[in-house]
Amino acid sequence: MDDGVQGFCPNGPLDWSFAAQPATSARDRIMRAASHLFCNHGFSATGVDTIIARAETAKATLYHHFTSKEELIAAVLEAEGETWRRWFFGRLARIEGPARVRLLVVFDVLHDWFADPAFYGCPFINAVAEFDTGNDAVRAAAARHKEHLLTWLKAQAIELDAPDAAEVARSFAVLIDGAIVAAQHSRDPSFALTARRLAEGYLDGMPLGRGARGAAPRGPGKSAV
Amino acid sequence: MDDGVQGFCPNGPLDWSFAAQPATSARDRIMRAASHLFCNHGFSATGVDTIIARAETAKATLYHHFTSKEELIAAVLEAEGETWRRWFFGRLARIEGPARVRLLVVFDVLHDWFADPAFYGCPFINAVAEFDTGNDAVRAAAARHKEHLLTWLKAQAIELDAPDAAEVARSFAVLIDGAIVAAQHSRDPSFALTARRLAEGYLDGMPLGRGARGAAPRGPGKSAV
DNA sequence: AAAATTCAAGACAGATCTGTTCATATTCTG
DNA sequence: CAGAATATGAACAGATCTGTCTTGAATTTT
Repeated sequence: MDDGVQGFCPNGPLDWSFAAQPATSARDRIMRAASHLFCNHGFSATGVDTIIARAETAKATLYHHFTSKEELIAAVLEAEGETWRRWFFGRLARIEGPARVRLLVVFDVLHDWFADPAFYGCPFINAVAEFDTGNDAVRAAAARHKEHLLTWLKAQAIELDAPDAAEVARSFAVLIDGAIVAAQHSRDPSFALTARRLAEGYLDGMPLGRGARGAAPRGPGKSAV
Repeated sequence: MDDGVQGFCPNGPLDWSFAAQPATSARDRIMRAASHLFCNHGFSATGVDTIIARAETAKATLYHHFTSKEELIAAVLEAEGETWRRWFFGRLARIEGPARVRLLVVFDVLHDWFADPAFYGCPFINAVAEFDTGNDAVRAAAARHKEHLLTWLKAQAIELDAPDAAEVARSFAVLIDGAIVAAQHSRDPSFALTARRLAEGYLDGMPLGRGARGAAPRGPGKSAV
């Protein structure tokens, strides 16, 4: 039932989880252990005793650093989000092509994420799914994370000269969320490529400001049907 | 903290949850109560005491009908899936247009689902997100549910004369999952329409067997970039 | 009417949960 | 070296968890 530490590669291309960070203080060991257990076995299902056992520390130390399990959950989500975004946007920042290329490479980066054996889905999607009604802190953390994503997507859409950058960002958010969930359920990373093809078709069919791309402009409305 | 019974409309268009079924036996009351609580507050976070309190029954009765909480979870997921599919495919069966229309109406039906104040996301997505690693029964139930969906989508794609019906079904699955998650997080039903526009663009760009639709055929590969 | 099944209410066991306390040990700082 | 902050182990409290059991009442079937 218990599982060892795997997939640890400092500064490597797969460091998308906070749990893979190098250990230093007791606080960090607790954070890494909690991160791993929360993300792999659920938040409610993971007790603090299990966390301190994995972190090889004492309960008093945990409650010295965090006033409650709820606060620990919030800290873990924050750290997971920050680590993931650093990894994700770091990968994308290396792409030098135009905005269209960067927007499509998103799904190649997602593919690498999905292909990691340690992939467990998006911590924020999982947390909102678990707590759902009545945990506004978790919902707010997820909203902040998604806002980061939407801001980046919107910036690319503006660079694309898209007529409605916000709608482009929303569309890509749907594709990203859908790919994450489909890959998580099926353990099949290729859903990232399916989402990429959808994105290509979407961008091809979009009338751009300068009419740069070849496809004939099509209105987004429900024209035919 | 506790919430009453809302959204009950027998045989109405919004009966997508098993929890909205009419009460009869004690077993049904338990199922409805468990359904509501599991879906709104999480599976691990809901104790059997809370369930029997809401069902106005006794613990002995619960354990007379279900050998364990795990079995109750499985039964709830099965019932939720069946009720939802009956509702969903029932709505779609009324559409008499061609397959393209039915495929796009999917997102209008989803919109109605998302717009229900009682909407809590997809129980299977939420369950897999909560248990994630190590609960194969839940994963299998989710896989069966998704298989129903994929089978229907594939049948529509074949009727469309799509070159790769399975890939069309996968694409729509990504769009559906993405819309569900985005709507669940934002509480904004219009993500269904965003997904619908993505689907329209996808279908428009797809080369069909008989070349029925007007758009110039574009290969799905990574042509330009 | 009698018998059998179902149900309600609650006590109970044993485990596990979050969180506290306290004495001690370690480590960092001045 | 002295003092301050931090880490640790272990026991403890109180609540809650799943699951069992008993007793008696209601309901249905024979």
